[in-house]
Formats: sequence, structure tokens, C-alpha cells
Amino acid sequence: MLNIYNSLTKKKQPIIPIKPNEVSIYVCGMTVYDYCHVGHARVMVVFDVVVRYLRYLGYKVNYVSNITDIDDKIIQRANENEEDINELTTRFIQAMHEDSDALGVLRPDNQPKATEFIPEIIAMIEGLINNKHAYVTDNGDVCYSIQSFADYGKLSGKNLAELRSGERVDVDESKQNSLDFVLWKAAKPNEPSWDSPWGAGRPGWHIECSAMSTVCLGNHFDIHGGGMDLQFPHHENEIAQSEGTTGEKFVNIWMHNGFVRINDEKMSKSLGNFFTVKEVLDKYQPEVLRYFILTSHYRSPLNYSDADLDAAKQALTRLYTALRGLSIDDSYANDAYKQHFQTVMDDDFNTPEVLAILFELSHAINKARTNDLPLANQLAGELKRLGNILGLLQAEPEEFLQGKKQDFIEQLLLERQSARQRKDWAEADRIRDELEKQGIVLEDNAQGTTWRKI
RNA sequence: GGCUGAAUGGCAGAGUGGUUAUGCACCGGUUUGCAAAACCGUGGAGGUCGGUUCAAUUCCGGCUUCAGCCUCCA
Repeated sequence: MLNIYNSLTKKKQPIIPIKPNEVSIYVCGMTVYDYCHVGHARVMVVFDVVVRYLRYLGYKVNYVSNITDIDDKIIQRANENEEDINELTTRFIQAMHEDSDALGVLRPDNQPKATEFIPEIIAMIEGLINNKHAYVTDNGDVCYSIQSFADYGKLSGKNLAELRSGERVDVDESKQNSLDFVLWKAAKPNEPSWDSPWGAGRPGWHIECSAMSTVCLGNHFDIHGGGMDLQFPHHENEIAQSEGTTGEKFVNIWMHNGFVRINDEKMSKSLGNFFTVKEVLDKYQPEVLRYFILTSHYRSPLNYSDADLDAAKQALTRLYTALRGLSIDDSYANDAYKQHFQTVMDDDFNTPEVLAILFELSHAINKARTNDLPLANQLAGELKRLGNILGLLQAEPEEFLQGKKQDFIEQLLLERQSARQRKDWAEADRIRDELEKQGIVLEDNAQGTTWRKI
């Protein structure tokens, strides 16, 4: 039975889908005005594993992850670039897809864009006004009245009095309460806008997610995810909006992933201490980054450093080395590894511990390959199957370990082979050293010599 | 100031009231022309002060330190 930590109850709880055998999940996606950084990669990979595992368990999963393509920052960036907003967002949506594809992230079933849901957003705001949860301000904005929603603060564990005493929000005289947030922003000159009952304007960020999630998945769905920083106010506001509109419970389980850090500080755009996915992929294979993300539990902080990426690469090299030269055989019948894997994943997706099982398997493979090759082939099949649930180990081992074939390497290997045959060890070692300088390490074995990149 | 969460071996990082996490690194061995990889084996841990317990890294409390949220953020 899969148990998931619910941020709302602060407890692990079994997932009991609203519709039997179907899981509906919504994850807050990107605002597309720049390239993805490693923090974004973590969200994508973490929830990709969640979805893969749910599917592995046999659930029919409907996975929705939105794209925010209208927002202050987008408008600002487009102005800075003197670029059309549509061109800007199209460009970065494409870049996002390149990154997520490289990381082996399966595309969500649906990636709604905010600009394609304007009528639904307007309808929701109208509903909130009718329900007395929202009001029109003097300057033409529509704001949500948090005092109208009794449960406000239930997700983040905050209460209104505390929020007010510690508030750092600039006081906006037009709001009834300084913590009220904007649902609809009246258009300013030269900004993109849509017609609405309150005049030309555009939606606030929070209402986009409420509208897109409930339209795509229904008023009440199973799992809502996102980064920890979205818990307040974004997700708190989503609850207030959605439940304020429908009167129904919005989400059963709230999942929040921890941050990526640099030197024990949150990686973020505002701090400027981020690495983009593309920067990392210039130095490391995508699967290394994916593996690295899975080495820590999704709710724990993940400190980014080259040393840790190097370690991830070495670990992955060990796994692929175990698979090397074997013929995958899917007939392994003993389900001990699989059972253990499931038990561990069932405990709130404990990927670090599940990786340990992959190493147990690779160890068993290495032991079996000398005296029981059929078993080794079967274990390799099991390793690859379990790896697939994590989106790992699906490449050909040689492809991971060597990358592109290079003629000069083959040539030098031939030269070294003949040197070894005539026992010219000095020449053989010279060639080996020469290749090592170029990042190629040789491995002699009974069948001949293989190589891999360092 | 309020609210969260965390502190584990050289590094990364899990579980666990008493028994090996795992990976990398280190040490001894097998193997190898020598290496590498692999295998066999050894060593090394749980911020601090108390409490509960036959027994705590694991439960409870204080303290310290760190991080996050309370403003856009994944």
C-alpha cells in the first residue's frame, strides 16, 4: 500500500483514489520567461517518478502540469528583450521541453497554458464574487477576501493574526485586508489584456492554477504537488479559491518537494545562485543529473555541487558496468528484489533506499556473471526493469560508458593489443597512459580490452 | 518576531528502540604483465545537555546551529 506524506495533515497516509484505480495529479509548472534551473529539474524528475511509480502499481494516472505564460515577469522580460510575449514564451516552453526530455521526464498528459483558460478563469472569479469571497477594488482589480474563508491558513499552518504581525507586504489602500490577493489585474497601458466583466485586464497567478486544475481534473482530485515555496501563499490561495468557488474539498494529498541548494542556501532566481539545466548538461550526462536528484529523499534539501555530481556519475557507472556485456533476460522469477523495491517506494517514495537495492542487484550480477551467466542475464533484466520505474538505466551500457565511438581509440587499442602480444609492456602502458590523458580508461579482461570515459 | 523542517562515519545519504544501509573515498587480500573493473574482507557515525528504558543514533524535553516560509519563487 502506497503511503504519501501529506503536507496538509503533516502525516503519511495511504493513497485512496477518488475514482478506483485512477489517480489525478496536478503539479505547478513553470513560469516561462527563462531557462529551467536545477530546482525546476527536481520538480520535474520527482513528480515524474511519482507518476511512473503510480503507473507501475497499475493506476491509470491523469497527470496535469500547467505552464504560466502570462505574468509580470514575462511582460517585463519581453519588454527588456524587445520581444513579442508569445515569441518569448514559445521559446522558453520549447527550451523546457528540451530539458525535461533530456532528463527522461515523461511529458505530462496535459500541459495547459494560462492564456488558453481565460474564460474559465473569469467564470471562476465571477463565482467567487457571487459567493462573497471576492470584491472589486477602487482601481479596478478583483481581490480575494481571505477573511471570508474560514479555513485560510490550514495548509501552511498559519493564522491570520500571525500573518498580520509579521507581514512584509506593502500596504495597498485599495485592499480590505493587506493579505488579500489579486484575482484579476486591471490592464495597464501597453500590457496584454483580455476583456472581462471588470474591464480589460489579466488573471492573477493563483487563480490560474485553481481554474486549470479544476477544469482539467474536476473540483476534487487526488494529488496536488509543487515546490515547498509554493505552500504559502500559492497553494493556500488555491485552496481558498477552489473551495470558495465549488464548496467541495479541493485536494486529498498535497505533496511538496524540498529545495535544491547551493552551499546550503536555496537555489533561486532572486538570489542569483542558480545553474540552468543546460549548463549542467554541458558537463554531465542528463542521466547523471537525474540520478543525483534521486539520491536524496524528495522532501529533503538537495545540495548541489560538482563533487556530488561526480559521485552520482561514479555510482551510475557502477550500475551500467554491471549491465555491460549481458543479454537482458526478462524471465527472472524470484520477486524478492521487486518486493523490497515496492516496500521502500510505498514508504513515501524513498528513492535513496531504493537505489541501494539497485546496487544489491548489481552486486549479485557481478557475482553471477562468472559462474552463472543465465542468472546474470536475468538479474540484469530485473535491474533494468526496476531502474525503469525511476527512469534510470534504460540506455545501452556502452552508450553511457563510452558515448560516441571514436576511431582513434579503436586504432590505439589495436596497436596496444599487438604490443601486449609481443609483451612490449612499456609500449602498452604508454598507449594506456596516452588514452588516460584524454579521459579514456582501459580495462583488460579475458575477452580483450574495453574502455570507458572517465 | 511567528510558523515549519533539519542536525548521521572523510563526503553524499537512508532506515532502525538491541542485529551490515547504500554509493564514493580509505585499508588488507584475490585477480592482472602492471593497472582498471570485479570479487572477498577490515576499519570508521549519528550536534549538545537531560529524561524514559534492561537497552536510544532511533522516543520525549531543553539548548545550540543551520535551512525554509511569512514578498516573486519549483
